[in-house]
Amino acid sequence: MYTIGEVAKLVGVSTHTLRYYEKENIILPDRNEHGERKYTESHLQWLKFVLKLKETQMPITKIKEYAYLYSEGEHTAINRLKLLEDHKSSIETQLKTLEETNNMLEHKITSYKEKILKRKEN
Amino acid sequence: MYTIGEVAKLVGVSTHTLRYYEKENIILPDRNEHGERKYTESHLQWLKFVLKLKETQMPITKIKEYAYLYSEGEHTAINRLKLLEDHKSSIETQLKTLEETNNMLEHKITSYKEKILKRKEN
DNA sequence: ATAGTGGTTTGAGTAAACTCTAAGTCAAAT
DNA sequence: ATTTGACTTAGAGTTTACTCAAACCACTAT
Repeated sequence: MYTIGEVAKLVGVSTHTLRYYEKENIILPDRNEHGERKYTESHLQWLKFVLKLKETQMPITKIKEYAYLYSEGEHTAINRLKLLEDHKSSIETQLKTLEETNNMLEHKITSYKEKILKRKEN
Repeated sequence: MYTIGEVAKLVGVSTHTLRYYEKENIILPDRNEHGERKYTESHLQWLKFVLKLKETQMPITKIKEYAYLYSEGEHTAINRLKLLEDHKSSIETQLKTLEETNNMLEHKITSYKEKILKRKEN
């Protein structure tokens, strides 16, 4: 069981963000006798998954949608599958763009280096 | 020479966005006798480059910085090189995250499919 | 000649995702 | 006993990157 501060440190987000995610029904930790948030190992796993989705540009609204479907139980599995498949295809698009741009930068960088070298030769 | 509307269509952004980029000194087209913006082929190339940077998560402030350096001439080449190298390394980080997440989704998706299949067998 | 289309400006408004503030509770340490 | 530090809440404020509104101008088509 982790406090909000521990979780924040562990995953690298602020406590503000964790409370915000809770307000948005993305992650709903338990509470102790003082009303303080308590995150279990499985909350932590879920949070890490959420952060991966976020890092790969899934908007919070979509993440909320997925969280909602999950909370609704087994019969939403098809919807969740669809959502993940859509995101996977978005990731593949992003991979293409990044690879293209990476190549472009590779070229630009080499030509910049040549230009600077030639300038130094004078 | 392209009008703002033509450029917008060609690259897939709104005219609003193009005017916004101009206000931010990212792309400064010519003007005709009526004060209307005229984009040359090289403005278009620059814009496409800018959009690639944006699609690969470079923030507008960094893009502005690059545009500013470019406008300052040859002696800023080293700074531009540095900026592009930094961005390239950001792209490589993104590629890693995307690939990892893609694999994770691959697994999740197959297990969802199995789960749904098994349910249908009943 | 008037309606439509596409351009202009300044400045305000919006959406997303936090991020911070104020005012408070609680438990441990000095 | 009081300070410190970590937690609580509701609600306001911020940043980024647009996006829209209002009021205007110029050309074309009916």
